[in-house]
Amino acid sequence: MSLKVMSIGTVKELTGLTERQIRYYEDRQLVFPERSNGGARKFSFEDVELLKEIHRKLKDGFHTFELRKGLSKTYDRRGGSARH
Amino acid sequence: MSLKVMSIGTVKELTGLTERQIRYYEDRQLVFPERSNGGARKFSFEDVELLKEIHRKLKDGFHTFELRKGLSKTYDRRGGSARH
DNA sequence: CGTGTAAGGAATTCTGACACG
DNA sequence: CGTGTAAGGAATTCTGACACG
Repeated sequence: MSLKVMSIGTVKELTGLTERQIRYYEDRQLVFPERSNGGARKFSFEDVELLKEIHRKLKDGFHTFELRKGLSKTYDRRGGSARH
Repeated sequence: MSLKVMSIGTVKELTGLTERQIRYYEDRQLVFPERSNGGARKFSFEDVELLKEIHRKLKDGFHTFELRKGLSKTYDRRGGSARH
């Protein structure tokens, strides 16, 4: 589902990341949540997978600016074929 | 997805229902959202479909207590067969 | 019965900043 | 660079109640 429906608190639980990390990844242009009228971020399930992938890459030594090009095509996660 | 991830505000947008209606349907035991630590309701996409179905049935003249048994098997929604 | 609303409180989320390194 | 935190404000959601019918 690519529908942006969950708030950062839910994403925090699903990903294990902190709000700080999630917001930072958005700041770095790696995820693009929508906003509610009040300004609250809304994420999709795809975003959740993407965020987990981002964090994994960062732990592997990558930097946010390196992930910006090509990661959005790679959040395959379940199969082997990255197809990038 | 049966993962309970969205708050009532999002459900309100997706269903077109008011918070009052959504809470009432829960009170009537027709939907079973989870709760966040703070007590906020969390709904799944399935719940969203169910809520829409509930509201449709009510408009058709059914009462909440009548829907309690058998609706969860009927949220067909896309086909025409009402099957009541 | 199903739904609207005003009421007050509690939890959530937001931004910008200082910090470390 | 990536992340932690304290700070104050704004938006969200909660419950119980009164209302109509």
